[in-house]
Amino acid sequence: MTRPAQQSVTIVDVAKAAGVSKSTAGRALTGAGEVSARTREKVARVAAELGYRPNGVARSMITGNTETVGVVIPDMSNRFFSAALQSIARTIRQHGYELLVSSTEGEPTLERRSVEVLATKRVDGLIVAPVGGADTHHLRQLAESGTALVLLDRPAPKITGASFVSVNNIEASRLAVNHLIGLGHRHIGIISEARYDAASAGDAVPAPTVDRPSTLRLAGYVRAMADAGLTVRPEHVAHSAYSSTASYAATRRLLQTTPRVTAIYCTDNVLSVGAFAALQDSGRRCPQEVSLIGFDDHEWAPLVRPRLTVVAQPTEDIGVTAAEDLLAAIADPTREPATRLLPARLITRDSTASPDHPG
Amino acid sequence: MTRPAQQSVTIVDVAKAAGVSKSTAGRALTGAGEVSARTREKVARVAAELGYRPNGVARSMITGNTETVGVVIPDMSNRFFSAALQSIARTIRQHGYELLVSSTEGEPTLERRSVEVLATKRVDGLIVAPVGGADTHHLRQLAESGTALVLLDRPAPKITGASFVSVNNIEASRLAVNHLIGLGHRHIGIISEARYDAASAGDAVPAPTVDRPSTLRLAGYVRAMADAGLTVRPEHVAHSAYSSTASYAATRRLLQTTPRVTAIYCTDNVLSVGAFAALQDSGRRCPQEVSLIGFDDHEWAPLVRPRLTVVAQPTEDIGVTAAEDLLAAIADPTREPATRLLPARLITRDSTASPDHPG
DNA sequence: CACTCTTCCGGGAACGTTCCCGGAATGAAG
DNA sequence: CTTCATTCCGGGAACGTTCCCGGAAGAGTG
Repeated sequence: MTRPAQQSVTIVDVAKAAGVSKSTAGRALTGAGEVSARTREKVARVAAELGYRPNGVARSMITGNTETVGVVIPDMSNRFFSAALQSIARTIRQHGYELLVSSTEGEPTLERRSVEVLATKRVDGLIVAPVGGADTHHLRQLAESGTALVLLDRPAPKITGASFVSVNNIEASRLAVNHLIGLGHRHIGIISEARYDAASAGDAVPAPTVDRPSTLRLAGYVRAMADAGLTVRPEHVAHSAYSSTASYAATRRLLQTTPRVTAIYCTDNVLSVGAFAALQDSGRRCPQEVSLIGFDDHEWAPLVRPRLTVVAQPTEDIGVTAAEDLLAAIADPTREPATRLLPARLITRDSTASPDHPG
Repeated sequence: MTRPAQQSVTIVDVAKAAGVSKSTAGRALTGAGEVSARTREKVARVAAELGYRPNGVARSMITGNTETVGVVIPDMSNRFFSAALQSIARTIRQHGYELLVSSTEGEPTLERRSVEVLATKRVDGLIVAPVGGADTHHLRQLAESGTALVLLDRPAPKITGASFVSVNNIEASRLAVNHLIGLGHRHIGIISEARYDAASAGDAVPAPTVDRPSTLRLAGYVRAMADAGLTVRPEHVAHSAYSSTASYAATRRLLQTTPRVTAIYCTDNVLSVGAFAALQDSGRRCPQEVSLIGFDDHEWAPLVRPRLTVVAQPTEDIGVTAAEDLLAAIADPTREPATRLLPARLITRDSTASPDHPG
């Protein structure tokens, strides 16, 4: 069974069948312009009979916009990004836009390609969560070409024309660390994707708009510790690659090599999985011996024992804010780009307690 | 600071600057056709200098295809769909396609709108996970219009021109139930989004291509019970709306009203969250008193205690298969639509055990 | 009846690209 | 020197829609 010839019916077919010109048919169908009620409904009827569907490509050709927004993210199976994507989709749909999404799997090469391709597809605006690469030429070029651009989660250096939406990572870390300090912890470990450079860590904390989330979260930890008069020991920051298995190994290592650590702050949602499992397997009781605080709220956080305390990003808000900012930039190209740092919130459960807690 | 005039540079600008005709410039840039090496590189250099970016809309206008596939799903923050989406994206990207995705939030109205909009945007093919609505007119019309169409996860009745990719839900349930029966369970409850119609449940199991996953999973449960000579009691099937809180309530109710149930089969990933929490809060020990088997593997399944036994869909495979089938249908419109039912697999952990298990 | 104003409609350009086709220039072969 | 094939290039149509503009028909006013 073969499909019928897909000779699609155009507006001139409709016009011909309705006995009018294509201009009149166009006016009748779009609703704009002056058409008599009679011909309008006649054209509408004929169009329905023929199964006419307007060609959006041709429309975009002449109107100059595609009613489409591009989104470029590293991984859409990641909980944070998929949730953000969902709220972006909902927001822009309410304004009549569609979503062209591209996943870069963390590859700078793929990111360049994606941005390039979406730009040639003439999206009206672009939301990008750039992978931490030094080369941001493609983004700068895009912004300069006049395409509306919003950076999500991760800033990119030297991009002037773009807004930036993210959680306030410094404050998020402060929230987590102060919570632990308030419980009486002094030796607080951290699982981080960023590397700790002891030399430059003291006061030379990088400006918050040019660094990756992991770096900022580590910096926030360092600051909060310093503000409380606690010294940050290099052996307390455990570096981990971006996977739960790497995080598992890093956490096990931290627990073994630095047994005086009574609390661990895990700075990412995928790392939290490995960290929790590692603490479970270590034989150290949580929270009596070691407290754990994770990053981002998970559906499983209240399911595990002990229930996991976390510092959570306002994921929905981040998506909505990014989408709204982009829509505003599309509507008004002269609009000044904005930087929106949204507050994190602490969700206290059972995995954090005082270090001398009896049980 | 206002953006520069976004007068984008076209191919005639490039041609003019290079001193050639737009035809020659076009040949030089696309690589097709005969151009001397000299002019080819001259055009390329001028294009790079001017920052020329081809207009994909205009290209689609004349080539007739957009190198874009649409995906319509109920919810992209749902783990199953986001994982499928990720593998779809990867597969089609390797063939030079982009992804236009639309989330319907389970609303039939939004689904109609999405399919309609993506069709006017002239996607080359469409992957749809239809919400269980009786009205599939928009899909049938699409398939008849010649657009390549693949149905994902949920079939739609009377759609002839579309392939269908899904897990084999009947077999998945059989896997789960047989596992429990093999452990010695006789009174097995089920948490299902589908309603149990005792009258028609006996042998009149609906054909596997016209029903929703929840219905099929319930049917598989019924069959497996019958095959083992066990009677299915209406009070053993607990209906739940599609949310973890509803599932929590349904599970609590099931445990209270039907205490002789020694095992529970939960037929969906979001329902599994509520079911696990409910069993935890019920005071009944798992697996000693009550076994639980969930649907789909979660990152938290090995994290909770007891570790959750599940029957898992091959989510990646489902996405890849759907994408590959769609690409094949795009490449060859005369291709026969196929039905691919992929096998589920059982992942045995600690939440299932013999009912008389000592502990 | 002449004139103006309103309402409605058709013709044609335009968007930026690809594709077809004919022609000019160049080289080789007679 | 002529002929022919080959290589390269330019002109123009086409895709399907929207938009601008001018004209025809009808209604109202003097």
